[in-house]
Amino acid sequence: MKDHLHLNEQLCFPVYVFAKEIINQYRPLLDELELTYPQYLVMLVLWEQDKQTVNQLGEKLKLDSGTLTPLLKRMEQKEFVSRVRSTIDERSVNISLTEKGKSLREQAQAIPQKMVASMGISTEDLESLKNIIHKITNTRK
Amino acid sequence: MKDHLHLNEQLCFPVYVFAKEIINQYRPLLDELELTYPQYLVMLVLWEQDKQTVNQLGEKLKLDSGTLTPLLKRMEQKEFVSRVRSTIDERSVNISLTEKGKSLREQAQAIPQKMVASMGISTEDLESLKNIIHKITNTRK
DNA sequence: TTCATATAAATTGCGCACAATATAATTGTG
DNA sequence: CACAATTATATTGTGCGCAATTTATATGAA
Repeated sequence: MKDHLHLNEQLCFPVYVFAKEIINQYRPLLDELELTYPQYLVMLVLWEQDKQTVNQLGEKLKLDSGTLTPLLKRMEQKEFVSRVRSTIDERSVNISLTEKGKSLREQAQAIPQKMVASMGISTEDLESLKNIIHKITNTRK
Repeated sequence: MKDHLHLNEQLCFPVYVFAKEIINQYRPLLDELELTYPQYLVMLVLWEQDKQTVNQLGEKLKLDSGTLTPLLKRMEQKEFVSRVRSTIDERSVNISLTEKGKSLREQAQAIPQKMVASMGISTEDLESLKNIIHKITNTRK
């Protein structure tokens, strides 16, 4: 009667390690922009649509206010975003890009290609991984 | 000329979210054993082979002493492991299972199946995901 | 209108994760 | 043997990530 309590049998461990590796691959690229990986994700979301509430960011990035509030304060200090409480609904805080935040986008252009290159994953593997994770995470909801 | 700075185009974001989801799925199961996910990984490694140095654990789990030292101290406080400096090489610290740590293995037996069940992933998807991540992370070294 | 309920952020507290540095023991080379 | 270089762990500091709680505002039903 075999059990399954072995590290290398786990699905979860490889995913956990892979996720950390990705973030570590990003680090040198993002250091140049003075961004961390989660901060970079916030920028991606804001570059697509400026001015969003903390709540909207949190839903898209799957992060709660306990993570976002201090993170966004750090981004405000670095002058990438502004945090302004909404006048319409004073419970909400609007996060908007500053000019510095908008212009950072140009510097970030090169990142996706650099990442693909530095990870050394073939385009096919990358596609199939993307597909399967997409399938799994969406089937589940 | 299209750029690639869009959240949903990224490979990395789905992997990052999926890894977090996995850990969150583990949480209620591991709470019962008074373990966090990284601590559970340490237990898996020690259940396979008792008495390992911090270094050996770190290599298997891809974690450094800055992470492991405090984590292992917490596990020591909960009396799952002992930390004893090696007499042969006094730079090393041997991490061994206590009786409580050994017996915890029985309580953990049910976890892998519960996880597979609660994640709602088909066995095939699970296998192919495991394979592709394995392929990617091993090709790369 | 009033008051319970819901919602949005912020706060607190804990545990990683990792870079950088420090400390101490060991090893290798002349 | 001496001593520089290496190795193993610990420490410090910063930044998530999340549970639990708090504070403030808004909403909805009686």
